[in-house]
Amino acid sequence: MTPAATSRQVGGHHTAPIFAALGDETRLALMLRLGSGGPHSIAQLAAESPLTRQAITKHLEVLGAAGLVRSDRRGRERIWNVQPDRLDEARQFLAEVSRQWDAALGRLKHFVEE
Amino acid sequence: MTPAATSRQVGGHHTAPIFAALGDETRLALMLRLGSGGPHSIAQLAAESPLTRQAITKHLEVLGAAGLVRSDRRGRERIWNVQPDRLDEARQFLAEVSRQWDAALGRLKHFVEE
DNA sequence: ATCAACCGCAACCGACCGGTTGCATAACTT
DNA sequence: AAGTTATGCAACCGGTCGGTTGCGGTTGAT
Repeated sequence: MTPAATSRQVGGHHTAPIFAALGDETRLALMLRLGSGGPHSIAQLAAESPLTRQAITKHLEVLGAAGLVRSDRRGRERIWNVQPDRLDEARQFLAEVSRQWDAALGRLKHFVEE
Repeated sequence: MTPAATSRQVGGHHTAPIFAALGDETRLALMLRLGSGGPHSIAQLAAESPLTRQAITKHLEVLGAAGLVRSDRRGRERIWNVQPDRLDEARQFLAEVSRQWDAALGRLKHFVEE
């Protein structure tokens, strides 16, 4: 299997946006907040942050564009909640890399011993 | 357990740089390349990329700063290889969020049924 | 001793990012 | 109907990011 085929198999290349979305402290905190506390509105999330509501909105939209989070309208507020599928996708990538790494080290060891 | 305590427990807050480092297509490809193909020099990696050697160097240093990768000098070349510990750290974060999410949904369901 | 290969350092550039402010709109509440 | 609450939209700003070019320094090969 070629490396290109491997990278196509594991997460295509839409995996990077997922990691990019998680690569920000504020956004990580939002994920933990939504994960542990269940669904929240924008105002609720902004109330517990030093940042502005609009900043929180932008961060949520970044997470949403990566598919990590979804929003439902409820009256005049917008409720955000976690979408766990994409988390698994990211986890599969990490698992795949470390698995490949172990295999590569095994081949190297084998090669040295021959 | 407070959300603050939770986020302190899971990956402190040095987890974000790990995800940020993985949030780039080129860097993801480098991880897959190093993972599947074993250690490589900068020139080797740059040879299979449309980018410049210096661009590859910068990307490797970003990955290195996040602890995802390490370099050893061998003669006049610099060999890079994967450091699997940090991968596990990132994976723990993802597992924790989805676990919390399931728990939160469970509590909501329970609350509705009462 | 020369020459080529591999690398490090630095400056530069356009584009994107995180965050803010200001104003407008829609939905409850009283 | 008036006031308040929750949000959307747009412009703006400094800083970081991804990438390049140019040059100098080591290490290895001939």
